[in-house]
Amino acid sequence: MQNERRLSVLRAIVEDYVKTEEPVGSKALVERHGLGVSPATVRNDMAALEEEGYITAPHTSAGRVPTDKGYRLFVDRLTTVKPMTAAEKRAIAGFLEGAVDLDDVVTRSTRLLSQLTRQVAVVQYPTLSRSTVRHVELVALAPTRLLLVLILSTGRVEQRLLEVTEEVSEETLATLRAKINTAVAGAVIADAGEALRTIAQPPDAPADAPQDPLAAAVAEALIEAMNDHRSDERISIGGTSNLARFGDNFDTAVRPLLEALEEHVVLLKLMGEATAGGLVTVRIGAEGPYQELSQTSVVATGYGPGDEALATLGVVGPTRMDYPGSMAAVRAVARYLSRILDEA
Amino acid sequence: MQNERRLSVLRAIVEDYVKTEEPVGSKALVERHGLGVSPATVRNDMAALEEEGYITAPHTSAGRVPTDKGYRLFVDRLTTVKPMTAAEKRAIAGFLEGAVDLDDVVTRSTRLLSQLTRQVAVVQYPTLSRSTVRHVELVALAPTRLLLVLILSTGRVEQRLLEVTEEVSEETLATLRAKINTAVAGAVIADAGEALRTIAQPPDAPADAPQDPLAAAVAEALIEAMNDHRSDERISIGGTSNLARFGDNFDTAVRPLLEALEEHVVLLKLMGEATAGGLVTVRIGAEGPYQELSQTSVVATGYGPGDEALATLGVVGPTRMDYPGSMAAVRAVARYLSRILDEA
DNA sequence: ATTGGCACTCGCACGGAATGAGTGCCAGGC
DNA sequence: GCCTGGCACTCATTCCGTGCGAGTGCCAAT
Repeated sequence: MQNERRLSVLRAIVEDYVKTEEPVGSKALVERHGLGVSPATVRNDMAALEEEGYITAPHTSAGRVPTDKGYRLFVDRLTTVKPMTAAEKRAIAGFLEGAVDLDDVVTRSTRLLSQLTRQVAVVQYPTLSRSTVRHVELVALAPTRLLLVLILSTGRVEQRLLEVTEEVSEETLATLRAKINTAVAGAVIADAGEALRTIAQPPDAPADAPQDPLAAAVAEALIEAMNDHRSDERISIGGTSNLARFGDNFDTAVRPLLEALEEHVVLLKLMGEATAGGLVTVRIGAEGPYQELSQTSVVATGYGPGDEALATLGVVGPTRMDYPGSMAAVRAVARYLSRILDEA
Repeated sequence: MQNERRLSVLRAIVEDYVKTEEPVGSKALVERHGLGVSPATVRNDMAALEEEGYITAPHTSAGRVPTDKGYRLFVDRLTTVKPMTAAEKRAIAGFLEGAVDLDDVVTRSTRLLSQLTRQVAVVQYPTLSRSTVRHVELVALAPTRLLLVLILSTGRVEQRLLEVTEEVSEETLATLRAKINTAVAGAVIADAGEALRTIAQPPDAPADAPQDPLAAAVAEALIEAMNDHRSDERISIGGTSNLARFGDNFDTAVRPLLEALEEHVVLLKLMGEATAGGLVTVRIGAEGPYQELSQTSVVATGYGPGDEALATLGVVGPTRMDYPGSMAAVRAVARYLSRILDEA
């Protein structure tokens, strides 16, 4: 790929095809885009592009259509990510402003993203693995029945009921509560587990010292709550009606996608690792591990408070999609979402 | 509608059409079903059925297709709800058995229902309006920061953070906690609000007595939590890939449905009032309030512990669907789900 | 390297004919 | 009175065959 103009031709093809959904021919190209050359010249370039595998012709006498490889080159080198307009920015901010809690924020983001891109939007709830413990509360609901409340930095609250064998006095509970909070408050939940075990059996005590059964049970329950929730990666999906934009091929394209959307595990894998720092990743067609999704692309990025990528968010759509627009929207929503999490 | 055989003909038409998805003619009818008459006779019956509006012919020389009215008659008078087989019952029980918490139960039910019926399944989370308060907990996270925890009979736990203006001592809190629990424990949440307000300003006190600001604030927050959640009717949706069974008409049938599925409010309205006591309601095509959903039917019922209809659950699919099968599956899942809620 | 010209290819839309499933009706039989 | 076989008729669907035109590839000229 040496020639400069050829790249312009490829870009023009992609843009036209995305807009019209129809194979684009040499003549239409020079008309619609202002490349100052004749159709014949463009034809030569197109032949070369086809040779190199960036575009393909569905049949002999039809226009050209970008291949996955063509889209790839397009997003890698040919897009100038257009920033959102001021109006759009205001709309985004306003839309997210009214949210009352974390769930609401995520729901609103999903809806927003699907409306901006007119694609299927997927937003993962902030994972807890990176979040920190804000507070742990122990409450005796009954003499042998404890309620554990775990409050995390993301604003999420987890609770567990714990039955214990022996009655627990209010003082014991208060002491334990204080100990636990001293140990884990502010800790990343991955580390909190270790700290909790230490409480049940302090390292400075002799190794054969009897461990405190209450503390051990509470620690176990808390650790379990943290782990459980770490793997419980909830996601929010919206805009499925935009699947109509896939065109006709329901069985080959839409149905596998609908199935993937229900398999949240698959979906998360598809969205990939959360990438921080405003980097938007794009997976085009068969680049992913799923054969059936060879006609779908994913545009995703990470988000989270303080530029830490706690979770991912993105859109899923046909390979023939508006990549620059989707990337811009995904990036913008991730940014605003991160900002909101910052404040909270 | 006098003739007995005509009804058999209608039933046969519905069954055949549901199976083949194609207009069914007189000849095919007598072959596939054992009605011991000639095609000509059937034709006469069909003419009569068409006259009365139970079936219709898409065009002159094609077979007949049931109308909404035909389906209605079919479900009202012609179906014998076939009970689930023992194997199916075991599968259902096994599938739901493994659930760990309420969310999991609902999720599993959704998946189960969509697999049983091969339709889109919708399960509403148990509404709280009928549920009772099991326990209220007040925790001082900081001197002026309270955590309210509301535990309901459904096993759902709601929490609210409350900032107060004045520092609260542990004793004050304990007293208030005791008072609140005495007042509301076991109460239906609809009544709990009244009881809470009474605490803030006892009726036996002079009307102009200063009310307790702390109690008032807590009461307000709790009431808000209850109300909030009463209207926050979460639902779980599964099996959207079964929408493929709608056939080709994506834009006229599938898309409106996808949109409805995202509008949870619409969806809940569609499912209708929770009907208790094992009654399954069926809404066929345009019988509902939504023009766009004239090609979809809803089979739903209520469920909840102790035969109280706390929430609804059902399937949504094309008017041409297997009503007896769907009704049986919906009823069975609702029954098992209720039983599980009973135990909890 | 670019361009105009030109022959060529094929998918697709259009039109007419053949096909056949299915109907409506009638006259005769149980 | 109801059922049945027969028969003419209808009309959506399928299948060709044709013409059209968008679009290509190549070549010779600039």
